Amino acid sequence: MPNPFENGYQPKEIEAHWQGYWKEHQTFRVNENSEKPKYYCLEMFPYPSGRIHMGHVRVYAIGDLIARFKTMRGFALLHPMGWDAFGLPAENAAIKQKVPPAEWTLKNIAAMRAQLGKLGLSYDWDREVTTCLPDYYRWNQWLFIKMFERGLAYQKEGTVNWCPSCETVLANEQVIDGECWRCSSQVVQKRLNQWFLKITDYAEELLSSAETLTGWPERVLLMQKNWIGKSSGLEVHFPLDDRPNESLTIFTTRPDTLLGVTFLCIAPEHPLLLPLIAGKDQENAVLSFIEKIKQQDKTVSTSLTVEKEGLFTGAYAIHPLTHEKIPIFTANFVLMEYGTGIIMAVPAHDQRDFEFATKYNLPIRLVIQNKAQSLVLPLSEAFVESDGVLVSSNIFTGLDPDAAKKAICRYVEKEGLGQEKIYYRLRDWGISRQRYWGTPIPMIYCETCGVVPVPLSNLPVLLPSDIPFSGKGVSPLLQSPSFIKVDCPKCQKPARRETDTMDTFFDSSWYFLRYVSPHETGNPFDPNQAAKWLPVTQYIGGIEHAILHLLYARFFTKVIADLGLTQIREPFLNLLTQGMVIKDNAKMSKSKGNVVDPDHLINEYGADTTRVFSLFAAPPEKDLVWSDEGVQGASRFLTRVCKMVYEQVPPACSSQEPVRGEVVINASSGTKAIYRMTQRTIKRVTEDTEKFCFNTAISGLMEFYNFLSHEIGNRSVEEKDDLTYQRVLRDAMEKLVVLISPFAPHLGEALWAHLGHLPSISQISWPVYDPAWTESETVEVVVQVNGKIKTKFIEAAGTDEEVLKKTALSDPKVITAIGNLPIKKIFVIKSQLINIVV
RNA sequence: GCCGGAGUGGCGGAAUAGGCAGACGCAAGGGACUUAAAAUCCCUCGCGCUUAGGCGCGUGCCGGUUCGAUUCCGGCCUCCGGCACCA
Repeated sequence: MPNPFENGYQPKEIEAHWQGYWKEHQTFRVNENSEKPKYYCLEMFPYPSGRIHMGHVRVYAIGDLIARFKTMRGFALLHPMGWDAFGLPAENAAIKQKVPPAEWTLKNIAAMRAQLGKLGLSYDWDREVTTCLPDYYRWNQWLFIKMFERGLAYQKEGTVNWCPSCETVLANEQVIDGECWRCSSQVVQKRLNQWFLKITDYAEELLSSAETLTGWPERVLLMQKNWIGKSSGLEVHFPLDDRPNESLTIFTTRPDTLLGVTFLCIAPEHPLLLPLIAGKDQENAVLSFIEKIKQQDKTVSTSLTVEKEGLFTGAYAIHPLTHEKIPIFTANFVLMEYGTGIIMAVPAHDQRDFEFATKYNLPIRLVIQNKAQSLVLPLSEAFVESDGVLVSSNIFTGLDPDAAKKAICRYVEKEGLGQEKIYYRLRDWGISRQRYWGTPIPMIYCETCGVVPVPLSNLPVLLPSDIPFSGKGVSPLLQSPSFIKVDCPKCQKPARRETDTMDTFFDSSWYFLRYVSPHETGNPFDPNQAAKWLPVTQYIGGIEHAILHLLYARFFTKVIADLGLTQIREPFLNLLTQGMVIKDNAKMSKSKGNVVDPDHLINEYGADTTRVFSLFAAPPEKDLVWSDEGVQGASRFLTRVCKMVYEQVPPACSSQEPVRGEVVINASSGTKAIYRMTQRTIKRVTEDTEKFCFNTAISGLMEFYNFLSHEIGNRSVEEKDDLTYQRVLRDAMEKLVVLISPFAPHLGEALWAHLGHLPSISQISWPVYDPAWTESETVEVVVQVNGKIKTKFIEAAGTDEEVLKKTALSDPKVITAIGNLPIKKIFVIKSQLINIVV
């Protein structure tokens, strides 16, 4: 075992030694038979890009601290690691470097596993999960077929987001400001036949059960809530004027404005538009308008800044309440994908309708008057608020809008003119990708039998390796005849395989379940083990997954529960979203050229220093500003602790009795102070770490070190001979080492061994403090006159209020400040402050 | 536009059931040790004035509640994030 301070603090040697020890002794292997309460600590698994970056260091340092802390606090830990190993970069590498994606990926995994090893992370590597291996992705296929059987996976032709650079489809969640989330290319719209997962079936539950996620950051829940976008309203049928048996159905969230309708608008791509214009004078004009809108880029045409335009269709509808003739328009601002694709336009009370009506000179009818009764036509903008009173609204006149909503809904439903309805903004999740390096979608197209799933017993559908990677043209799997050709499982006639692969977010939507039994062969996971470990107690990852991964994982968890494999309906009990690593005012990234290489840091300062710095520099959920000097500060701290424990630790005492309050009760005040400080530090570090305030926990450790170092420095030789002092000081140092160990685990082990204990420090119990000794013996009392500080004095803790008052009033500075003004009142805050009001 | 979050020294950040603003660290300045440098150790460190005892100001801005406000309330400003023609 290396001597931790023979030649100064030598992190390299210490760390290599203890990493070897942990590996050899399987220190972090999950104990399946433990009676302790379970704790599942999970960090989002990385994409194996080849090298770890500071963002990885940060998230894994946080996760590892929590795992080690919770282990010492008496929990049985599941703390696994794996690889989100499918994805486009592997394919790009194949095109550029002519390396097969599998080879490239597995090489990267090996390199990154070694890097994580050098950080000393406490994973059970026996549970490693790699999504690109058949023993994992076969269960993607299995889950897909189960979803297909339940109608949760279905095919539809539709307009999809297409990234021309990645040459693949993107989910709505993967389009950021009209750009590809991965490569920032402009996304275009394309019509394709695609596989979708029916996440919308779970919209309501995703919304309502989010309320139970009290361990999640509020803002993540809010983002998901907005993304799901529930709105309740009313559908109303408007019969056509020339075909009274047919009608157009609109959706509105403002039924109170139903009497203010002056026209209807239908989306240009709506299938009902063509029969509407057939044979009308306007037919040709409308057709060319439809063509024009089709040509437009969707992300541009749906932007708010585009001017509203539209056209009269020549057709009229009949208002179901007033029986007036209402002209029907088609307009670019009406979305086909939301609601019924047809809206009722109320220009007086909707800004978009107002702009349209103003532009085309359409009538505006005021049906809600504001509180001040000050609205008069013509309006300068729509009155959209919901406080006021209904006017010109037939039998509903005089009601306030809220009451009117209810009354009109009731009336419409009773008369059979429509029904109340809820719509969601959330769309189904398109998972087809025209790429190679992903899970093959296990479907077969047969001319006789149609779309047939691969029988479960034939899984996995393996990715073929006879693919030329040109980087051009069609889906790579189309170029593998051996893959495409298959016999129909039903009729045995020649058929053709689906050549699209799955979105890699499919892989990561359930990997946390695979960890509970990663070698299971009969099921995606062992339901008994899942029942034992799930839900994940603490999940840690970046805020960038607030919607994408976290929503998909919640959806999968509900589907898997409905398949009867688990009882849980939410996967992650507590969520910590850590901030980014920033340097020179920008997120660290290769493209910005501001990266700090973790390998270099570990070589230069050691893993412990790197970890302590990243935990100390900022609270976990905030961005961390990189500072080279800050790393040196962390290094200095660990060096000092190492030096002190190595050089100053008193010899072990023969007494077996642990150091408790009774031991120090008659000791010198200095010895008592050390004991008090030890108790106080245990309390502080425990509480701060529980609250995930790692930066202040480390501050507490630093203060403890500073205190001990001064104590030792100020002690005379005779005092150092005192046996109680030695016992208490040794106990303090032992506690310091134990408390520091989850933050700087290698140093913890080294010093623990130096103190004469057997490894591993990671397996010992977290210290408990004595509450009677966490408070200081004396307190400093602040004296204010009229809220301004005049003086301070030291008093024994718990001194009587009257005594405090007397002491304060007899202070010369206070007497001067009061002068001969009469005292009105004296506020005394126990053991803290006295405020004399004159 | 709508919905969130945040504004504290030169910097990262502490402190809020209302009670000493700036813990801890970094940087900076001074000193000790050293032939010298690095490392290490000690001291100073919000701003302004000062007769060296103090005095005034200070947590984005303006107001309010209070003996007392970084903390609570009202109104603004700025920055960051999410959504965005969702009817």
